Amino acid sequence: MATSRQTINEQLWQVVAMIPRGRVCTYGEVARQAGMPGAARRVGKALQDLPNDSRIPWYRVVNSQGRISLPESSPSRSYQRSQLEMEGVVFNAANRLDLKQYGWP
DNA sequence: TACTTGACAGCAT
DNA sequence: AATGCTGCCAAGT
Repeated sequence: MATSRQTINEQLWQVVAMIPRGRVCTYGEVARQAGMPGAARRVGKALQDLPNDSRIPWYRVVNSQGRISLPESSPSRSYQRSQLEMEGVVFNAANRLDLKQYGWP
């Protein structure tokens, strides 16, 4: 039978949980490390499915441009940025962070 | 069932 | 650097 969505989520969450403090990972990279290359969009779904009280550092996941993918209308967007800045991540004037510097691996 | 949307990414222009 | 198009695929309508 096909792998359940719950199992897929848990595999992706496990990868996100390994991102070190002060570092970030792209959606595509999380998918690759979880053994699901090309499943970047599933990572977004998995993070949406996270319970509000989860301890998983979902805010360490950004897109391949080094930008936050949450819509401007989302309150979580500012939370994500402040959490990253709190860990030392610096955003430039274009609201982007340097993946060469903060990317993991 | 058909069509649209989106917390993506890669390539072309 | 910025835009646009394509592949992707689960979820919503």
